[in-house]
Amino acid sequence: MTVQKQLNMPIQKITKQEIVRTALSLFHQQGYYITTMNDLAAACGLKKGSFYHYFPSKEAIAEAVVESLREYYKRKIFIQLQDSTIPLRERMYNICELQRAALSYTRGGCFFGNLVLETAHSNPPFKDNLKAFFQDWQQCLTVFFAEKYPENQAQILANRAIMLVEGAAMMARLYQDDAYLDTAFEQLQTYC
Amino acid sequence: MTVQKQLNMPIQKITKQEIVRTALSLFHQQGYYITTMNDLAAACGLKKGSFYHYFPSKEAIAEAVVESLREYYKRKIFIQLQDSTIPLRERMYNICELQRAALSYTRGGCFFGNLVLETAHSNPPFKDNLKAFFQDWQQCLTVFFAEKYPENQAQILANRAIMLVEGAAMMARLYQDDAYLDTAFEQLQTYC
Amino acid sequence: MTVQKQLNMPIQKITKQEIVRTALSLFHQQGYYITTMNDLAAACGLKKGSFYHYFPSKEAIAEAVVESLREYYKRKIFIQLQDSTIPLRERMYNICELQRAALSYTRGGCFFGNLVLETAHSNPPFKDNLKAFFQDWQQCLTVFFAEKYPENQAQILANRAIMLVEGAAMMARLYQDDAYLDTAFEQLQTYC
Amino acid sequence: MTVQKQLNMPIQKITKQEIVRTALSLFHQQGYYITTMNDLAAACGLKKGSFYHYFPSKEAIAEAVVESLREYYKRKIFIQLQDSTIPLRERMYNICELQRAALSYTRGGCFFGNLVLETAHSNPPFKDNLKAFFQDWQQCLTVFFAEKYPENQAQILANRAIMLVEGAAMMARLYQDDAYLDTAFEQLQTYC
DNA sequence: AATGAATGAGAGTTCATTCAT
DNA sequence: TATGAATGAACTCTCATTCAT
Repeated sequence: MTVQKQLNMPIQKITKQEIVRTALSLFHQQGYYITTMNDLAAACGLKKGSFYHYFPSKEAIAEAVVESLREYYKRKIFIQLQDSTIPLRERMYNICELQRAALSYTRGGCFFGNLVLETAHSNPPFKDNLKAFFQDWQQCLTVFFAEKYPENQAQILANRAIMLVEGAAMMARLYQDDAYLDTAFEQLQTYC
Repeated sequence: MTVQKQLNMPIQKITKQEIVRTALSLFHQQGYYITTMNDLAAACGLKKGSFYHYFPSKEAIAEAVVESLREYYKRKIFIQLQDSTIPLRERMYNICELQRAALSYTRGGCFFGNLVLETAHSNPPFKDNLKAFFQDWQQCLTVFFAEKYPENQAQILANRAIMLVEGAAMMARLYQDDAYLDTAFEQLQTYC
Repeated sequence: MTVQKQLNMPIQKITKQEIVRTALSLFHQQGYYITTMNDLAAACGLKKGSFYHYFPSKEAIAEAVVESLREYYKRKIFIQLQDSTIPLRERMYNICELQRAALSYTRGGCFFGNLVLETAHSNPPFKDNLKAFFQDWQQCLTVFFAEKYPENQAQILANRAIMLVEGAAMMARLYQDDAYLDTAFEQLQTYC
Repeated sequence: MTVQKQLNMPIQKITKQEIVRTALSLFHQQGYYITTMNDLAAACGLKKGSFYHYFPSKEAIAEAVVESLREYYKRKIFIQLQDSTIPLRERMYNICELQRAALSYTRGGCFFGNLVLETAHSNPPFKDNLKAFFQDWQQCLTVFFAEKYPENQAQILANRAIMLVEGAAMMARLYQDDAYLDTAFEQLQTYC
């Protein structure tokens, strides 16, 4: 302990990264509005007042969460759609597996879709990133389908896939039954 | 004196029906949580306190709204799917037209879908009616598709159609662009 | 019906007397503040608005109730204490029996005592009648005890009796156990 | 700097203890229902919203008040009844003096008795503590009287004493006259 | 006489946010 | 950095009362 103090180790209890992860989990499961700053702080082992040292507002933390998850999808998931070393069908299968897990009703369905419908009435600063997420998704799918279909057809399929999955996540959440997701992803795989 | 009465009449009491209609409009456009009892009352030309003369709680008015709209869809829209005097494709076309108007982003997308995602974390008294709406929809579509496809295939198509439309309504709302709905409904018509 | 109309029969659904009786029952069991005008009206088979045709305010109905019950006690109960055709002990016994029934915790304890403590902070129009009730009681008991004790002693005993009974009604209500009343009334009977 | 600190100190945070004391005073004088959260907050120099920083609900603050006062009576007042180094009569006299001051109508009579009658219709979380207070009182008095009387007689006297005092506090409050308390406590002292 | 409609004032409670320490 | 304290605005809901019909 003396040593620690001498080295002036910040004893950083928690990082922004960790907060973002925790907040994502809460927003995902409970929803954005229902989750209070107190909930967020407590889940991070902080008091409400301390939380504002990391993020200046609820919107700001949501912004960070959205951006972080968007980046994650872009770099870790959607990118796999373009890995041409893997056969089309297999790529699609992998993606579907990953998304099925992420969209399960136990997790809270689709974080982005939920947020879209929760905040559609307003114009939060994270709205652009929300849109961008779906664009990322759409573009990656389009490129993917373009390997097999003509461009305009690929685009249509991409959009259709997204709508189907979002609708499925909604139904899964309503009925607390992931079978809707299964159906949707099965259908997706017939596209390639 | 008859004239006088006519002139004095404008005491124009508001009816529960009218309140339900007004509340539907507000909930649809703004969302359930964001809409306050004050908003509802004001939109009905009432003061907050007066509103409780008609409905004992926010949940109660939402319940009435959900039930009312569900009944409307059941009796006026979904039922058309079973009118065998009209050709399949035409029936589907009519339904799509009706729903396209109802789900337009300017109206607020899909009232039921929005409510599903807004209240998924809780267990409001109208949840059963929410589920029931989607079951109505699914059943009517299944019966409809069963005219052309085997039963199990009809069911799959019905589910797929619902997910597609819900996803489309979400995208339309996010991008404020009803083209997503168009795409979805076009696709639907290829099913028959 | 035509005849009725001709005779202009008021078809008096309910009388002030009956309302007072009903209100007494509600105030007694639930308390004054907790009982709403709506409760009172409903218990009388009226709507809130109609209730104001009989009594202009909550305080007014409470006033009528207090006055009515005070009169009742004075004329029907306390007066018996002075009926010199009956032996002292027997008179006291009779009174105790009557009061025991009236103060039972199932009825709500002592209506007057409850109201005293509920409204002590304010100065409702029925306060004088509240005081007067206890004075009635005290005076009748004094006269009664004066048959056996000197005047000053009789007064002390009267006061003591009242306090004892009021304390007993309170305890009976708290513990939902009328044994406290039994003890008090037993003690009272040793006074004569 | 020490001085500076002293000078800067007057941010004088209020403590839960102080709030409990303030709330006791308000509840005692005005009654539980009539006292609003706003009243309580203002009396503590706080805004309504700030009050919830200390206590999560009105019932919770009442609970704390009841518990605190119960403890006070138990440890500081009733316990004196068992101090056998002091003669019986003197002990009783001391207690009576203490209670007389606490139950004065200017203070609001008996806090516990008032609360009993105000909340008899409901089942607040502090009800058990309310009962417990009277049990404490009854037990201490029983042990006290048992020094002079047989057990069963001691118990009867204890109960009688409590009822008498509660009734006296009620009368004192109604008539705004502490003479009722005097009479009651005088009588108590004849018991030993 | 009866009522449905309306209201204003205010209750308890929640919560994002600010800030001195 | 961490926090407890404080706040203001808003929320849902209650209720005694008024009044036109």
